[in-house]
Amino acid sequence: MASTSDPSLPPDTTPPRRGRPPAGARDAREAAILDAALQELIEYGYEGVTMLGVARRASASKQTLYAWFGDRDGLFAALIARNADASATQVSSALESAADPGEVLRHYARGLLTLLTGPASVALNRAAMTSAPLAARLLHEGRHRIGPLVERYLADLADAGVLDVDDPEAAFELLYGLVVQDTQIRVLLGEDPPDAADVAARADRAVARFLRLTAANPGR
Amino acid sequence: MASTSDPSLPPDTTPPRRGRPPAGARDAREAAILDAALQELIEYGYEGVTMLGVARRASASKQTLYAWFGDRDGLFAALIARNADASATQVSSALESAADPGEVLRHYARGLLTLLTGPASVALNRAAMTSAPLAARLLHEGRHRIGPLVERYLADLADAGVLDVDDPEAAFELLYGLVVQDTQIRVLLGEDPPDAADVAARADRAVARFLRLTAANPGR
DNA sequence: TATGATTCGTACCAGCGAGTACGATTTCTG
DNA sequence: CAGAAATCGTACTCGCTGGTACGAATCATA
Repeated sequence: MASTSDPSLPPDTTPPRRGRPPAGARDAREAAILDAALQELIEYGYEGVTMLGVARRASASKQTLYAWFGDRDGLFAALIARNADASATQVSSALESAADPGEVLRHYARGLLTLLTGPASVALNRAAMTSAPLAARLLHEGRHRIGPLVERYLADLADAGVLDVDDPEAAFELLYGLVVQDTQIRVLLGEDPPDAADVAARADRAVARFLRLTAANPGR
Repeated sequence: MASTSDPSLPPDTTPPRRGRPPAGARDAREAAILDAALQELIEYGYEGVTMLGVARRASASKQTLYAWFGDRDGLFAALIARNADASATQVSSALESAADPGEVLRHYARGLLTLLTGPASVALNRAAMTSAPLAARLLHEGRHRIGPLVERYLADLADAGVLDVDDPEAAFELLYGLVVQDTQIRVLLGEDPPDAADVAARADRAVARFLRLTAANPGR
């Protein structure tokens, strides 16, 4: 997540990079710029992010930003796309474990809470709140892509007779509500995010409740 | 909630009000300015609200805005305070009914969902996401003032033996999660708010689940 | 080695909005 | 009725940011 040089290191005396860069460095350079943009976003918020600020933090030039990302919105779009990819792969891997469903769900719930209260997600969601196109992107590449993954998992559990769930989408929303409660909105509004222990406790409690509400228990 | 003149009326030919206003009009005038500010906020978002725009919509002068509210932040602070007051009184009245607890909770839950997905709350929450001082105010005058009201109600139900609740705050958060789920965040990100029937259905289902998880049922 | 491609840094322009100043107008108060 | 008070509308300053232009520097390539 860090993107700038460690301040404890001796001050960077290298003169600014100039001229055509070595071949093959484009991807790393682009990632560095997105890192810089995310960091600026975390520190200053959507409206506080300036193209000049991002360029400076990445030791790039404004013109490169415009050449690569088109304009300011393009930069944020790229940022959202990258983070959505990371989130989706994380959730997928969490759900692909073959462990006991309760364990899988607890793992997923902890990951969800950690993700949603993490600085990147918080900054991006805050930004999206003030920009309709960004919000659409975030919803499209985030929730609307990750939700179905979980819904399919829950539907599979229902097919296997573990859960008594007829509407996977509703079940996903129930699980979400039990896990997240008002934590996300409070963190978005500036409260401190829960620590790891808190996250684990909340997640485990939520999953227990979820199972209590949806478990197929014919023998009771 | 409306604040400007009905566009179906004949065009307003009255010349702009000038000079010292009649005595005692201050309160209504201030409310009109806050209405205008809220409307601008709903239409254009936090960064899109300009002092000139608010002044024009309220047929006031920028200087009056500055004289009464100090600066831009002061205007928003006043807006938050007024809306928080309205919300608090609404919740209080909902909880003070002497009806069956389930009925009271359903009523409260419907009101909560309607409130949180309404244009005023959505606009204010979005604004708060991009301004830490605003967020602190919203949290302080909103959630941190309304939450305890509900918690006390739940604690009373526990004392009366209706609910099996040892931590009223946790119980409030559970109820909140069951009711709101991901509805608020989705509306904040631009999805259409649920209609009245949807709100009622979600609220009722949530309360049923809440009671199932917390009802004191010694005879089962 | 010579030419072209790519990038950095700086300078520049245009637009916008917060906040201020001021004259004109109306109402209040003595 | 006369002066004070409050308000409106307009005009102005000032700083900031998105976006563009251009020379200088460096690397790739033939």
